[in-house]
Amino acid sequence: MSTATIRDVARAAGVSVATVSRVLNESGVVNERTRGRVLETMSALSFTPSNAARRLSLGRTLTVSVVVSFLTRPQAAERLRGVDAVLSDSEFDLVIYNVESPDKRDKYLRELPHAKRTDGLLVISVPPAPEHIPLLASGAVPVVVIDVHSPALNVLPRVVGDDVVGGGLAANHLLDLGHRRIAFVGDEFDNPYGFTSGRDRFEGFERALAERGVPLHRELVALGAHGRYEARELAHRLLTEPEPPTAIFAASDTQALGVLSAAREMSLDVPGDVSVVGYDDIEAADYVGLTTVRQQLFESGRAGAELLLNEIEGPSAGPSCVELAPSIVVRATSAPPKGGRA
Amino acid sequence: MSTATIRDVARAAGVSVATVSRVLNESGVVNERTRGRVLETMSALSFTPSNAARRLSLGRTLTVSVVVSFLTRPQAAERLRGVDAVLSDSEFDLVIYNVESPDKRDKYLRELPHAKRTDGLLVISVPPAPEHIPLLASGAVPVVVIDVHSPALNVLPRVVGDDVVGGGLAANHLLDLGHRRIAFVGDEFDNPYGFTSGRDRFEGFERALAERGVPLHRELVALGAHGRYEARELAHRLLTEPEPPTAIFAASDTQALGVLSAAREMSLDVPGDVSVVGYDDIEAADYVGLTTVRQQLFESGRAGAELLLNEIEGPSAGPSCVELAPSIVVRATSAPPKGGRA
DNA sequence: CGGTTACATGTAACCGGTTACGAAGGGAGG
DNA sequence: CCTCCCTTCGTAACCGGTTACATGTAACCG
Repeated sequence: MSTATIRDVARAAGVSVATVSRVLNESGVVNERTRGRVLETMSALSFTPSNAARRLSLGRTLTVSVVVSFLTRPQAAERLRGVDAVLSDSEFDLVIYNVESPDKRDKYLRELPHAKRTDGLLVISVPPAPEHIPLLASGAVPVVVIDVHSPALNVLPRVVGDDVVGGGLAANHLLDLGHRRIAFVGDEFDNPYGFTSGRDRFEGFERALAERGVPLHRELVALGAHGRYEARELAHRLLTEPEPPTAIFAASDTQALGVLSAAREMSLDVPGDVSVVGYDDIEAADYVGLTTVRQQLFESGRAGAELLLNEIEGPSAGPSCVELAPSIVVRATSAPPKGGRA
Repeated sequence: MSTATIRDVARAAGVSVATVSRVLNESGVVNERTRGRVLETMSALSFTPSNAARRLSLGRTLTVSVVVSFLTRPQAAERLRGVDAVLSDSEFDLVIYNVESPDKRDKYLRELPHAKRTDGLLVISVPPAPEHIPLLASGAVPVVVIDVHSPALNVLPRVVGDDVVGGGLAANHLLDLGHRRIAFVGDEFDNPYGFTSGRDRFEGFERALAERGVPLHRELVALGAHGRYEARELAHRLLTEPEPPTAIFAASDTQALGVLSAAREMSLDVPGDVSVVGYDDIEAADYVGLTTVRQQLFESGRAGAELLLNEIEGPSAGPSCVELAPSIVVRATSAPPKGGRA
């Protein structure tokens, strides 16, 4: 039956529960013959140990919780896969908490960081509100953050991509091609989640322009809500300016795809009339031949999970930080501007 | 401290553990004043109940396990979101088991369906091998399957999309446009996982052609491994035939995107020279304006999770089956063939 | 041959909740 | 004033594992 307990097995095999437990966990020494008999009995009774009991007596939950935002965004799924790759070979179960509203975020970040709830917490692309920081940093439970940029969390092990560098990569690529009028399409810098990647990418972008002595006109910076359709509107506005840009850098591939739509609608040739560079290198970027900045998504999940397992094994000396370098992937949406090198 | 137990709270509040438990679960009646005192004490001690203990004494795991294949495929992520939408408002935690190899599939399908492991099992797009069927159907644990077509599993509640109908939808759309030479690009019918959707879509496609008296030439059926690049090769072959098709139906959007690449490489106009229809309606389909057959992905996850919760509450009379109807989404990759209506 | 050692196994307490059952206290009715 | 009942609460057993410690046995020693 499904209700066989360790005591049933012990009785049927003529041994004690301790012995059964020992063969279960391969801990301690058990006589070869005894072990065989116990194993037989276990399968005869189709015995399955109760995780709940195991966890209770072990005092560990054997569980890693992942708080992740927007599960369906390709970035999130890919990071999760990296996490799974590590965890599936461990003794830990992977429990998912998908955040699609600030309410959910608050609930999870408040309830999860307790030793009795989980052995480790992985926070992916969810910037905690200030009120969550003390609990997360309290050490009640090992916490690793992925893709969260917040100085207040620098006490935690984390893995981040350098968005500033990435923004610079995009800018330099376009500058190298000879562009001098380059526009930026991105998220509003202030948003309910506190995402900072948009701002950081802009910062790297802006800084690279400045270093090369290229002015960034205010009217070429278009910010709006995240989304393809919003980006399309913004791009439309940019491209109908009296002196339109020769290139547009979008803070995400999703937005870059919106920019492409706008260009298509206006019968502008890409990259002939306008070059477009995105950020993330999601799957669709490859489909449409979008030049973009690649993040190491799978690797970020993998690294985060490994940091967390280390942390669970034994708190490390100091907080480690894995920085994953972005790289530019040149495809078909970027080329020198029509006028040639300025 | 993080180690406060229900007994600590009881002592500090001057009540018994039973009372504390009662206010925790809002079960039984507790005097208003007492409840207040207990609540205060709990927060003073920053008490968090131990899930493990709770689960053990309840005899339930408060956990739903999801076995899903290829987490990163957009279809899977979207379905998962539907599942999460239901589960996040329930008392159940969502534990994920990602299957990317037959080994993993076997491991999970063997170990998970035990009452002591989980309260419910959701199998998404993972066709079980024959050896798993008895255990899944044994009723040891409530099981619901999503997107799995196997007559042997018809004893289980399930939610499926009708791939045969969907294939017919695609065929009729192209036939209505006037196409008479229509090719098919799909997965090998035999595959290590036992996926059947490719075959079913082909069947519906073939049947619709037959009903309209349109012949399906063997040389217009191209099968290969799943993937965009493989599909591109297949399409390339089809389009270089002496008498190329005027339209291609791909068994998935991923493959349709490969077909589009091939057409682009060959400088063929879509839909001028060749129409393309996909299946799934993933996000990228919208980006590139792909005509495709839409499945109700989110809804399938939602429905599956609800079936499962019902099943957990109390085994239902008979196995229920939710069929989600596919629909055709006409975008920019399909049009009448050049020669006009045949 | 008594004693030490190593190995194999058993006993029972413990993890932290839930809950059946029973008891105490207070008010109402006779 | 005594019963009876209802509300509120406490006691203790139980869920099913793990493990510290005790016990038993056989081999080996001088």
